[in-house]
Amino acid sequence: MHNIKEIRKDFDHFKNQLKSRNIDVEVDNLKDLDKKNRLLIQKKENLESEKKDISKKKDESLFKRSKEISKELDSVLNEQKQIKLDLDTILSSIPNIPHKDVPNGIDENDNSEISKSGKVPIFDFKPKTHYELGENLKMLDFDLATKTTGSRFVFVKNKLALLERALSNYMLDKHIIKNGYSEISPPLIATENTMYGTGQLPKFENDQFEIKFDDKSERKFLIPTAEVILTNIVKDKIVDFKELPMRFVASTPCFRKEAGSYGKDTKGMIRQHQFYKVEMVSVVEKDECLNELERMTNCATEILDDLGLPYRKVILCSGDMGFSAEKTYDIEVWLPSENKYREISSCSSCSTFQAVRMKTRYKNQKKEINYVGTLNGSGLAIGRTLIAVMENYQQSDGSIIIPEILRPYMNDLEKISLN
RNA sequence: GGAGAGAUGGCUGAGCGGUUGAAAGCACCGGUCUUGAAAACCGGCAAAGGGGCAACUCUUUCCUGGGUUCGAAUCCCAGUCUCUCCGCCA
Repeated sequence: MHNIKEIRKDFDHFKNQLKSRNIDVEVDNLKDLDKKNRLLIQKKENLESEKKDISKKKDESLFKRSKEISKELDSVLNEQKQIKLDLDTILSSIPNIPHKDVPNGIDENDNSEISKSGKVPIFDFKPKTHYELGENLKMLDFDLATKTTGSRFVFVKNKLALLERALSNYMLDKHIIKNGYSEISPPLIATENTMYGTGQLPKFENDQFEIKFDDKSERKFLIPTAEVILTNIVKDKIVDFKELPMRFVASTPCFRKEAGSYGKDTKGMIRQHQFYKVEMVSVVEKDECLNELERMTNCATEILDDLGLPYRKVILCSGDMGFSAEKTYDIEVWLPSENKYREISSCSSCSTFQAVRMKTRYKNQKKEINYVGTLNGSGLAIGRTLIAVMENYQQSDGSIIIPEILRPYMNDLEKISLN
């Protein structure tokens, strides 16, 4: 969310900054609401002040006036609340402003490649898709998932399940031991307010799985990414600068409705309603955001280096970035069956955008209070890493070589094959 | 699920109708002392929002939302959460 105090300084500038997002903000409306809001606040405060005076004086002859004020106050307050609500409704649906490093563009076609790494494997046979490999090995079962649960779910079995678990453990170890993240095993359910904090709500409700508790309690949702729950660790807090940076990592299932992607990636486990992901979150002083973004992105790419998977790093254009992001790098891994790179990680700096929503601030050395910066990145998406390992390490007989770095996590298994 | 207790500032914790934004302690910051540190002593220390170029000033906030009252942290109602005991249970 944007800080109205900042916007107030120059409404037109604010409007212009959002143009690259292909968003046209009705600035006049904002301006108007903001003005009305402040006028009503003044009116309210004057009344309150008068009332306070009377109660201090304890003069019975004034008590009648005090009652009148109460009534007046009631209506002013209601009006002000409504205006503030309208203002917040508009503000909470405006995405973050792209950082000036971010290339202008409409969609993914305008993203630009920054670097390429690793060797694309050359096969002397036609490489199979991960789902062909998995089904032949009898270790991926989509039909079974359809039977028990529905479309876009999968059963991962036997050695592939072990591989999945190994990937998760190896990535966690790397981030915890080498990269300085604290390990968290969080709840997978978040309240409405928590979802609001990171920007999933109110705008993207269609993508979330809501779960029914008892009718009275606050609405609850399955997390679409651990970013939600990890970032909200600092919700409603003022932390000391000495506590920063804070870095958290978790490996969790993620749940997404994938509304609006009907017919897209319907085969295989590229796009599922449920998948594992190792997620990194950083909370930093706001000027450190971009440095932290580079650091975090490196933490993600190191995993791919370790696994020997070819990838490229892409910077997202203004039109393709997520709602809360000011700058995003996508890491895309090579998938032989598709003969192209596919997203396996996305690392974003959200500047103070989420912090304003969460009310997370920090005290700097001069005791000034400012909003923190937050970042999140996948390190990495487990399901897609599994796919990438299967496809890139496949052999002509349909077996899969295990990357060496994973073998300690798999009882030194070297190869997955049928039997 | 049954029976109780509670929710106050960064933390601990007093207050239980009228200058209480809130005692005290801890933590933190500044100073004196010390070669330095510790201790001791002195002083400072909430946030949000509004107005003002500024000094400054006003309003709100003692879990949340209602209510009673001229006046509520304090009384009443509803809700949320936490703790203890019993039951059930991975």
